[in-house]
Amino acid sequence: MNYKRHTVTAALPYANGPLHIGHLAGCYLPADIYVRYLRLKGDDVIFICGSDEHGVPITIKAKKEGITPQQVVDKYHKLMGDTFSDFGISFDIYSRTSGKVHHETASDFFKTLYAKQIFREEVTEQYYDEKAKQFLADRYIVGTCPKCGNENAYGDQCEKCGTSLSPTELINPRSTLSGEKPVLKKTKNWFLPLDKMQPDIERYIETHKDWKTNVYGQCKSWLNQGLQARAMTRDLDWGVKVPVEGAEGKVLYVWFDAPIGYISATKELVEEKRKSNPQSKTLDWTLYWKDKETRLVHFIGKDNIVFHCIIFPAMLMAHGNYILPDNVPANEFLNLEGDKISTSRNWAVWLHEYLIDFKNKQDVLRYVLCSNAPETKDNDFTWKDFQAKNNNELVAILGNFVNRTLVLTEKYYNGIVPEADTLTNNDLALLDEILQFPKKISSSLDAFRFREALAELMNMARAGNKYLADNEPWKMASTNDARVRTVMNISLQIAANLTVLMEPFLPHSAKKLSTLLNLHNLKWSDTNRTDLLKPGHKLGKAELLYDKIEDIEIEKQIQKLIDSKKMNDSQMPQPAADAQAALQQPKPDITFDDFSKMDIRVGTIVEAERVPKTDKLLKLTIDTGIDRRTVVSGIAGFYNPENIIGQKVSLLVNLAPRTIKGITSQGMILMAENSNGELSFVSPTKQNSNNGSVIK
RNA sequence: GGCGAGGUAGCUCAGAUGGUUAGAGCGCAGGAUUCAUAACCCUGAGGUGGAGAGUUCGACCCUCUCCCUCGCUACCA
Repeated sequence: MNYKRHTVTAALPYANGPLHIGHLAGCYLPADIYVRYLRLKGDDVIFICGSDEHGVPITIKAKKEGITPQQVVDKYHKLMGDTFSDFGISFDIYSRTSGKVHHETASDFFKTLYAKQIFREEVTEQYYDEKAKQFLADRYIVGTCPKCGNENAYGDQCEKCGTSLSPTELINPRSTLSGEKPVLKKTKNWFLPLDKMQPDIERYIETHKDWKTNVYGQCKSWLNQGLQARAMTRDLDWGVKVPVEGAEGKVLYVWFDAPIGYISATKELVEEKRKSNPQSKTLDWTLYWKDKETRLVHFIGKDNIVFHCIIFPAMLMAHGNYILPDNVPANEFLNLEGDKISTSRNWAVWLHEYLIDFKNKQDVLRYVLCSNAPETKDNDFTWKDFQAKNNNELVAILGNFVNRTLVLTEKYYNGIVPEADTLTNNDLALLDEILQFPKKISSSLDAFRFREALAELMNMARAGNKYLADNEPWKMASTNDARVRTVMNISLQIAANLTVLMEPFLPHSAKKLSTLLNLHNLKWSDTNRTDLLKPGHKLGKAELLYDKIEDIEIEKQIQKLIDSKKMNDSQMPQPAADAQAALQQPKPDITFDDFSKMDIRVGTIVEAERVPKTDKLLKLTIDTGIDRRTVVSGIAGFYNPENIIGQKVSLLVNLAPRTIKGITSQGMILMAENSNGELSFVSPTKQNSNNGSVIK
């Protein structure tokens, strides 16, 4: 199908933290490359993004920091917008979901579905905090986990045992807002009946078998499991107000409102264009969302597949008149030095920090992240690889080719493009080869194969290097001017074509190269010729496109990560964590007799192994001084069995035995838990306590 | 446990519908060269294609079993 225009979106980043390399590699960089390529071809394209600013985690962060949700999102909206712009992510608009246009758009969208009676209304009982006068999101309720007895389980999940919970399952629930016991109160919510819509969604997915296997496969997986109706409203005061009667104190579910953010941002963009350009007066946003000749493409990370491939299309179908996503090229995840990127563990390369350490090297990161992008499977980013790709590819191949061409031209012809003499068969063959690259790169980009496209770009620079090496103009400088002029002319034409082809991937470098060549405003279609630089054209002064990165700079980055790791191991309490802990109320008083019923002893771990087919359990053999006994403990997420042999622990020895996974556990190891649910052994600080020593 | 995606050279990864000697870049070894940021260019070594079985004239690609990694989901303290 031939489309007249493209609406390209990049996932709205959630405004509760800064951006890291995973964001860029997974979503924003491929999207930007694709859009720049389309623009160079002269296609009508809009590139949409913005901050996702609603939802419970932002309200929690605000509470922890003692500021308003609006202050949280203002801070990160600014930071993320600046970061994108620094890295040359060329959004036509970077909007935000707390904006007025978005609230109206999302609200209208909901009203339309409501009027069409799409929603299923359900009254359920939810916890309500009478003191704070509001319904409590699952995350705002803590209580005792019915499964493991953890007294600080959240309403949606017990972080200790990992069980998914609903708030009503908690024993002794408490509100984290006031510490009060919440009461159950009836509340009405509106559900999108995905179960009923499943056949339509299936038909839609079936017409897109061309999607990437990871995307299509994930969709099939969801469909096979059967879709469930999802509540599209929440009892919360931060978000888009639900615009129907009887919905006071409710907002739209963040995943309902976020994708609508693409539409609101489009409206804003079109409005801007109309104001600034008289020719755009009649431009209408619906062109980009409701015209069958518009191609809608969503760039996202794999965590968003279900929302963009199933829920959002379902919303659009239910609304009617909208076009549906034609492709959703989701990437997998990027790891960092072999470990998962983690914000809470500070295991990340933060983009705003990168630009401080590697000033003006945004293209280097773009290059490395694209050439190693997680297109088909999770990939690993390492600093050594980053250095190697910079030094051996950008510097040695691309930068070097451009530099030697310019330096030679400067030396022989004072920086003026020489006229080619008779072309040899080899020259013609090379020119033919050069003209193949734009086609190869196009077809790779059309298929969202960005790594392949970038590799071809580098191959073109290689071909240039080889051409120079084969023809050795420096050997004939004084003997065969006609030949030297020809070789230099051809080399310069290659550089000129590179300027265009590299622009989507390396926009900053492309701009610099344009200046060096004194050649501007080229289009993709200009790459079908090899006479872009006319004889007599004056070039700019030769300058290096890229600098080598020394070992010491890389070691500094690696050290930074090692420090993060140390920090995590020592489990420094975070201020925010303390604030959270302070909210937990003390338990009711007990007597000394109650306490003395517990027999807590010092013990030593003498054997440890993982319990098969579980994520969290270790089977431990403990020397208690009295005996040796087996204890099953849920600490595998925090300790490796081989590292804890000989560890002194505190053990509740007279806890009634319990069989877990077929193993009889005799006792319970006491652990200190921080607010992130991370566990640490509690043991005597002096070595003078033998096994069996009583803890009292 | 169920589902999805993967497991290909030392490293990071490509390989349309099954068809002759399985590819690239980096790294490594040798050579050539000096215009260029000791860069470029050439040559070479390196793979029982996770393991095993099956279908086929023929399988990295299809089927089955098992092992490992990642994700979703379930269960578990």
